Amino acid sequence: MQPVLLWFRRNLRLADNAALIAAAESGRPIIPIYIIDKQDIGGASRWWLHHSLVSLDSDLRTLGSSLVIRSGSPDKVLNKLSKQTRATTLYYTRRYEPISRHQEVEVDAALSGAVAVQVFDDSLLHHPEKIMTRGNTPYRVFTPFWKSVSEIGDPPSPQSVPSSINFSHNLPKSLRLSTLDLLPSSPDWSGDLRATWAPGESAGLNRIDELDSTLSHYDQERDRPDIDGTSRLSPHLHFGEVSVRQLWHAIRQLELRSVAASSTFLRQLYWRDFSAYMLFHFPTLPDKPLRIEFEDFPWSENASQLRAWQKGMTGYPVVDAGMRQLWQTGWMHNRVRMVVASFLVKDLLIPWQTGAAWFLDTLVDADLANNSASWQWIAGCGSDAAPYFRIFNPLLQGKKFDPHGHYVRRWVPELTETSQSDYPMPIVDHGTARKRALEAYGVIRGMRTSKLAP
DNA sequence: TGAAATGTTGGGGCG
DNA sequence: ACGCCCCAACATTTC
Repeated sequence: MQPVLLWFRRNLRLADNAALIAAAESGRPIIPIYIIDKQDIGGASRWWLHHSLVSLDSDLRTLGSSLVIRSGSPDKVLNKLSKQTRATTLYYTRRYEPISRHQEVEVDAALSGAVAVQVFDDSLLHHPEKIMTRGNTPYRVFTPFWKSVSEIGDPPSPQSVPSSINFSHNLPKSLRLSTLDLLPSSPDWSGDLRATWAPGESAGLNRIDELDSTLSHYDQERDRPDIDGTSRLSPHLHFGEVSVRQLWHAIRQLELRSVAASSTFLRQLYWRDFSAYMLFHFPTLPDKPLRIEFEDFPWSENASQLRAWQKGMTGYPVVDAGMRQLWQTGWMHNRVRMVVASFLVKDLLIPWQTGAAWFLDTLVDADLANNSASWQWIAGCGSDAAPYFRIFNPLLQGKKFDPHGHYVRRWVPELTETSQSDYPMPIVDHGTARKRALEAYGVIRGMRTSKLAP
């Protein structure tokens, strides 16, 4: 019997996987594939991806199969594989980034005619094209977007791994994972990542199981970087090791048991959908400010200050703690992400795109949509952004959200020493930096002849 | 999901 | 007792 191709993309899981379910229902032998192309993903994400692929491969092996890994552009790879295996059908899950959408057009074109292509929407609560205003334009503001999607009703219940899957026993040869060079070598900087994270589906599902204890204190603790009070699900969600529907329904169960803060947490899931939605409808989101007057913002690039920010040597403890946590563990607490981003964009007047690029390179949960939307939010240039004049005071933020200084001292150990001679003086004075930022904003304020980019 | 600047109020010290 | 000032505490406005 002729096989079918199951192309894993950012849905590196077996449970609640629409493409896998459909392929299994076809009854034909399945060939599971992952394609690595020259996509520009950051170092920390590459580390995670490696281990996520190891995990998926191992889960497939318990079912008597394994992952076929190829490298190259997906249209060429899939075309070749389909001829080689005489596959009848390709199953895959849609992605929503501009480059991915372009790839999908190429894949569909390369295979059309010879192979049936079955595409699934499987990584968001709602497909971006389905949510539009009355005027049939995309929403630009979260709250009306949220209101609109809330009226649609519950997302479908998650499905378990199909009880019977007919995997192909005649798999084409796979590249060895190690040849993809996803892991850092010389030097291997991934020690702290290994100590912090467990990539893969089963570890992600465990985190969902632990949500109960997280959410019962979430309202009080989610803004406290000194407390492990967040779900830490972001990388698992990003790589699709867990599905957003599994998470949504897990939260719903907690809501029914009136676990406090489940609605607060659920709202965050809709922010994720909204970011993907914005990127879908505004593909320039990663590069261009949505408020076009920010094209004329008088940024002040400064290589040595940028380096100080990246390395956690600004002289502001909370900023430096966050940047070092990021560098060492591939993750930063969300409250601190806002503080360090505000510091880069407002205290240093360095363009938000520069900060976004650093985050994409260093975060294990680096996500083009969330990252771009969030940087535009903090920079004040997004369509539903914090006003520019909201400038975080890094000292006050530390006092409020790290009251005992535990977080700061964990990541900036020099501060525990009595002399503190190794710790740098502040590279800018926040008071004067704040005034300078407001003056810079004054240059573009009032330039809004047309408020938003088309 | 900010914080500084400015305004208002009211208690207490003191002549 | 009274008016005046000071200033902390809180509220509002502004960036």
